[in-house]
Amino acid sequence: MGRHSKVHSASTAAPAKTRTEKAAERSAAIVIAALAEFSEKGFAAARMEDVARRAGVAKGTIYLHFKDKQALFEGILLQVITPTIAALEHGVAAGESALALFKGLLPLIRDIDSSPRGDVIRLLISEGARFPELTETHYRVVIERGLAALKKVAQRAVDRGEMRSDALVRFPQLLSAPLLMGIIWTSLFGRFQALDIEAMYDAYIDLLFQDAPRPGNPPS
Amino acid sequence: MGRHSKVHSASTAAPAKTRTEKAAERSAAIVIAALAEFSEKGFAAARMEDVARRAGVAKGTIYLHFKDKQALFEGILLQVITPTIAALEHGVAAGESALALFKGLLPLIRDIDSSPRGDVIRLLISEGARFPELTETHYRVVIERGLAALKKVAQRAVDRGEMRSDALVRFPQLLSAPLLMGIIWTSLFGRFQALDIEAMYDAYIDLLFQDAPRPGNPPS
Amino acid sequence: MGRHSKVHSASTAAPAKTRTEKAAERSAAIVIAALAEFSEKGFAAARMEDVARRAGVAKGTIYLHFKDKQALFEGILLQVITPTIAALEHGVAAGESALALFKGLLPLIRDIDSSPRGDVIRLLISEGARFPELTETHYRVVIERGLAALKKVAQRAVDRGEMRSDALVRFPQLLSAPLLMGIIWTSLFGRFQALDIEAMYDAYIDLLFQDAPRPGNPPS
Amino acid sequence: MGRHSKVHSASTAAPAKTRTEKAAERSAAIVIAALAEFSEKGFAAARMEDVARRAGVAKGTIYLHFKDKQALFEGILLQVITPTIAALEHGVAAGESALALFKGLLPLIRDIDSSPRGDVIRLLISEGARFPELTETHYRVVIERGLAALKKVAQRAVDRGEMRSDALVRFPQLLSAPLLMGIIWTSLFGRFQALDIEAMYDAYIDLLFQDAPRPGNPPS
DNA sequence: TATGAATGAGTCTTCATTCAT
DNA sequence: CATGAATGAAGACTCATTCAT
Repeated sequence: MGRHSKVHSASTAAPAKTRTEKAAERSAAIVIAALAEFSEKGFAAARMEDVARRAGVAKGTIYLHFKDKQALFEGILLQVITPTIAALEHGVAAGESALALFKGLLPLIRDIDSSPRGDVIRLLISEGARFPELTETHYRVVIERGLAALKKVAQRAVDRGEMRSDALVRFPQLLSAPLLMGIIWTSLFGRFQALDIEAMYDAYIDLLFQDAPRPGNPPS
Repeated sequence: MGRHSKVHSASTAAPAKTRTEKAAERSAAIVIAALAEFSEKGFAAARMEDVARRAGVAKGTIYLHFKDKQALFEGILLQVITPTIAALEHGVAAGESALALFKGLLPLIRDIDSSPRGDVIRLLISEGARFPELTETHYRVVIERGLAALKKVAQRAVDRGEMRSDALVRFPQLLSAPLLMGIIWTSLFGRFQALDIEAMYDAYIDLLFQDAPRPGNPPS
Repeated sequence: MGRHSKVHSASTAAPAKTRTEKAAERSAAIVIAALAEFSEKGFAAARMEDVARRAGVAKGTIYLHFKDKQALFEGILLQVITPTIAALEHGVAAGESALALFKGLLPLIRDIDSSPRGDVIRLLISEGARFPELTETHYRVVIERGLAALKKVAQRAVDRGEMRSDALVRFPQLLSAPLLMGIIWTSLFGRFQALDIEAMYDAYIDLLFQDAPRPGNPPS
Repeated sequence: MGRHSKVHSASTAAPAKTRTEKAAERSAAIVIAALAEFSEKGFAAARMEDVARRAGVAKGTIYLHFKDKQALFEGILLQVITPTIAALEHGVAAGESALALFKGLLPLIRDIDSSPRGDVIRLLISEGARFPELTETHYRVVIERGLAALKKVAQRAVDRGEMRSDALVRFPQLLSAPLLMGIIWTSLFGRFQALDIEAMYDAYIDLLFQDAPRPGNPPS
C-alpha cells in the first residue's frame, strides 16, 4: 500500500508527498523542536509536551517516531551528524593551504551561537557525559575523523613551513578550543559582554600562523 | 553544666567545635556532595536524597542549610568563588613576565578535570544558562575581574615585546579556551583518547609567545 | 474510521458521551469525592490520593481537572453554588406567606446533616476562614442575596402582622441559626444525643410566629 | 525536693514561683499560643514551631508539657473547660427568672468572637469531629450539664408562664444557636457585613419571651 | 496514523518528633 | 529542664509513557 499511495496524493495539487516523506518531515520537525527545548532547558528538565507543542504535533505522536526521550536525544545527534561528516570528508580533500582552509571555516562560524549547530554543540557539551553510547558514536563518526583530518592539514602546514609551532599537530583539538569558548561564553555571559566569535577566531588563526615564513616568502 | 562546659571541651585536645563550626562543616559537606551529584547527573536529574546520603546526612538536614535545590546550587558556586577571587587578586599583582605568569598556572591545571574546580567549571558550563542570576554574580565577581587582569598582563606583554600578537589583548578569553576544551574533552571523550591538558596548555602558551623576541634580546 | 464514528455511536442506545461530557462527569466525580474527604478529614489532612481513589481515578487525573488542592476546594463550592442560586431566586419570587415559605423549607432540611449540602456547609464553616477569596465569592453570590431575600420576606411578614417581632428583619441570619446549630450538633454530639433538626426547625419557626394574629384571624 | 524548693525561690524578691508554678505558667502560655495558632490555621496546618515561637519557648519545650500535637489540642480544651463548668453550676443555682438569667449572659457574649472563648468554640466546631474522644469528654462535662441546666430553667420559665413556647424545653440547644451563628458569621463574613452578636442575642431573647404574659400578669 | 486523556512512579519539600548538649 | 539541630515519614505535584478512540 505504502509505495503506491503517491498516486492518491498526487491528486492534491501542490506537494504530493508520500507517506514516507511526510513521516520524515514530521520526524525532522520533532527533532528540531527537541533540539531547541533540550538545549534551552536541558535534557532532564525539557518536557515532552513542550517538544510536541513546538513541533506542532500531539504528545503521542512523538512516540510514533521515537521510542522514548532518550531516543529523541539520539535522533538529534544523528540528524546533525550526517551532513557534518560529508562536509568534513570533502573539506580536507582539497589540497589548499592550511591558512586558506582554516579561514574558509569562518563563514561556518558566523552566528554559530544562535544556529542549530551551536545548539547541538551546547547540548553535547552539557549532556554528553550522561549519554556514553551516544558520545562514543559521535566520537567515532565525527570527532575522530575530524581530528585526524585536522592533524593531517596541520602536519602539512608545518612541513610546508606555513606554521612554525607543532602544537596543532600534537593537539589538533586546539583548533576548536576558541569555538567552544565562544559558544559557551555567549550562552553564559553574552548578555553582559558580547563576544564576536568570528573575529576572535580570525585573530586566533592569525596567531597560529604568525611569524611563519610565508610560502614563497622563505626566511632569508 | 552549661556555664562550665568550657572546662570540659578544653580537656579534649583537638576538635572542640562550636555549634557554628559544626554547622559550617555540615554545610561544606553538603556542598561537596551536591557538587559531585550535580556535576555527575546534572542539576535536574540529581536527587536530593543522593546528595544527602553522599554528605552523610538525612534528607531534611539539607533544608536546614539551604532553602531549596536551587539555593544548594548557588551554595556551590559561592563556596568556590570566594577562594578564587583571593587567588586572582593576588596573582596579578606580582609584576612577573606574562610568560612566567602563565606558566605559573600550569600546576593549577594539572588534574583539573578530576578536581572539584573542574566539576564547578563543568557545572557552570552545563547548567549556567539556566541560572541567569547566579551566572551574573559569577561574571561580575570572577570573570570580569579575571579577564581585566588578564588583559592587563597581556597588554604589558605586548608592550614589552614579549608577545607579538595582540589577540590576547583583544580576546583575553582565549587564554582559557584550551582549558575549557580540555575539561570538556576529557569528560566526553577522555575514555577513547586521553588528553594531557597540562601539556596542551604548555604547548598553547608556547604558541602564544613563539617567535617573540625575548626581552633582553630586542629585535635589532 | 474517524469520519464515520458517528454511525457507530448512534447504534449504542444510551451513553454516547462526547469527550466533553465525560470530562464533566469525571470532574463531578472528583468533586464529590473531594467533598467527602475534605469534610471528613479537613482540607489540610485530606490526601489527594484518597480523593483520587474515592473518585475512581488516578492521582494525576485530578490535576487534569484542577490546578491544585486549593482549586479542588474551590471546585467544590462552585459546583454547589450554582444550583443554590437558582433555588434562591426562584423561592422568594412566590408571594406566599412567610410561614408557608419557611415551612416549605422543611423538606430541604430533612437529613441535611448527612447530605452533600450539609457537607458543604460543614466544610465552609470549618475551613472557610482559610480561603478568604472563596468566602467572598460565596458571600456575594449566595449569602448576600439570600439574606436580602429573607429580609424582604420577613419585612412583609411583619407588615402583614404575621410576625410580631422584627428580630428577623434586623438579623435575617437568625433564620439559619438553628440549621447551623443542628448541623454542628449532629456532627459533634449526634452520637451521644441525636437531634431531630427538622423538628427543631419546625419548633423554631413556630416560635417566630407564635402568638401572631393569623392572617384571616385578625385580632378581635 | 519539689515541695520545698519554694524556700529557695523565696529569696528572690518578687514573684517567688515554685518550679510547679513556673511549669504551670509555661503550660498556660503554650496552650494560649496553640489556641491562637490552631484556630487561625487549623489543627493540621498549624506548625508546632509557630506555636513554640508564639509561646516564647523552644520547639522541644512543648514536648516537655504535652506528649504530642494531639495532647496539646486536648490541653486547650481542658484548660478552658474547667472554669466553664464552675460558671455553669453556679449560674443555674440562683432561682432568678429565665429572662434575667438569659439577659445576664449578654456581657459574656460581648466580643466573644475575638476572645479566647470564641477561639475555642471555633476550634471545636472546626476540628471537633476529628477528635471523638475529646468531643465526648467535652460533651459529658460541659454540654450535657449545660443543656440540662438550660432545660430546667426553660421548664421553670414555661411553668411560671414567662415563656409560652416549649421549644426551648424540647431543644435547649436553640439558646446557643444564635451565638454559634454569630461566631461563624463574624469569622467568615464579618469583613463584608459586620454583625453585632450581642444585639442579635438580645433581640433573640426578646423573641423567646415575646408576648408572654408577664408573671403577675397572668392570662385571664 | 494521530490524538490527548489517563496513569502512577518518582521527587522535592515539609514538619512532628527525638535527643545530644 | 530547655534547646534547636537532626531525622525521615508523609504528601503534593510532575511528567514520561500508554492506549482507547
